[in-house]
Order: sequence, then structure tokens, then C-alpha cells
Amino acid sequence: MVDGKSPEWLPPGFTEKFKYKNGRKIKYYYNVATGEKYHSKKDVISATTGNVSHGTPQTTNDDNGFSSNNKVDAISPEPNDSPDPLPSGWTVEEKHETLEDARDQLTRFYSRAAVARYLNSVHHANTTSLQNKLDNVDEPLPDMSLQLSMTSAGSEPEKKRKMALSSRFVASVSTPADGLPPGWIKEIITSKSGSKIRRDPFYTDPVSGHVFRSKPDALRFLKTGDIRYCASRPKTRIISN
DNA sequence: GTGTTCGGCTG
DNA sequence: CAGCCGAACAC
Repeated sequence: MVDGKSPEWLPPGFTEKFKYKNGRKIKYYYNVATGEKYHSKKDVISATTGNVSHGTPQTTNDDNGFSSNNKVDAISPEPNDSPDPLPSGWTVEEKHETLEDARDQLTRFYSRAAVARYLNSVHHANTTSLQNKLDNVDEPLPDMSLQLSMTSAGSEPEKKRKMALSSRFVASVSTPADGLPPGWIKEIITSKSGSKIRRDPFYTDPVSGHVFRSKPDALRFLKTGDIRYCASRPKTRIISN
């Protein structure tokens, strides 16, 4: 139960496969016997419980690309093996023979980025704009920039005061990210779903504008320079400077 | 297919 | 309890 390497719920004959589309990791389940693939656990379960032997729930194909050659969708761990979503303006010099070569180039790239980051952080100079306009705040406000926004769950754009208790509001506190290069912003997004209060941290790179869901993700990007290695694809917010 | 949220596992 | 991340959900 502890090791999630083998999904127990997965019926025999099924294998777990991964595919990378647009930098997003997609897991799907592949039925070796029939060649069908399913995107979610539900699909597999409903398909297997309803019709165990043979039923073609999705594609009614007797023969498709799976027949002759099962080219396993092996993930490419090397950054130089798949088309990189390089931003315009960046060019790939050559294909690297060794890892060190690639690493050297990455280092250059990161030096540059580091410089940009540093300059950016200095330019901002930690603008601690303290604005607490909240009336029903029961939490101690930190002396950092606080931003509050709320979304009306229903269709009432009014009465924002008491709504904080019944609707989902989002408050974000921005603080300099800890354990990351200067300039990075850590945001604690406080949201309310149902009656549960969530506090999720996000990390924003001021240079690229990527907002990472976790510190490890941010570190991964810093280290490899490729968001493909992140556990979750970061949203990219434009930096208004 | 893409973005968003939820929920749960782990340290 | 907080952080992280997969997966479900929704657009």
C-alpha cells in the first residue's frame, strides 16, 4: 500500500504509460489485450466493470498504430532529445556530445538569468507597501505587501464584507522567497473551498514570470532551466515592471 | 487540450 | 500541520 509504483486498482492486462504533450505530463492506462487507452481511473474502472472481455469504449479500431510496433512512449530525460519550447530569440548552437558541454551552456544561461534577477531585485528594492484595508481580519497582518481579491461564487458582486466567511475569497501575501535567489516572490494563496481553508504557497520568478506550485519546482527550474522538469507546469505571468 | 481546483499522501 | 503533487474537474 505504501509503494504507489503499482496501482492495485489497475486490472490485469493494463499498463500505466506516460506521454508528454506540450510539456505537460499525461498519464494514461493502456490495455495490452485490446489496445485501448484510458485517460482516467474512472474510465478504466467503468470499462472493465461493465465489459470485461472486449468492448471498444472509445475507438472502434481493429487495427491501429499499436499493432506492429509498440514504441513505448518513453520519456526523454535528456533536454536535447525533444523539441524544446525555446522562446524566440534563443538559438541552439549545436548538439552537445557530452553532458558537460550542455551544462556549460546552461551555466552561461543561468549566469545571465542570475544577473537579470539580481538587477531586478535591486531595482525593486523590496517595496513593502503595507496596505491593510481589511475590516474583518482576524489574522495578524504581516508587514508585507498584502493583496486581497475576492470572487463571487454566485452572481452577486456586492456585499463583500461578510462574503469572506461564506464565499471563496483569495488573499495573497507576497514575501521574498526563502531559500531562493533574491527577487523571487513567495506567495501564500489563502483560499476557501467549502469550509476548509487552504494555504498554498507559490513561487514566482521575477525574470521569467513563471509561477511555480512548489519550491522544489522552482529549484528544478533554476537548476535545469526547463519547466519540463517541474512536477506541475508553472503558469507564466507577465512581469509588469 | 488547457486551466483550475481538490484531495490526499508524506515528512 | 505544511508542503507538495497527482488527479479530477471544468472550461
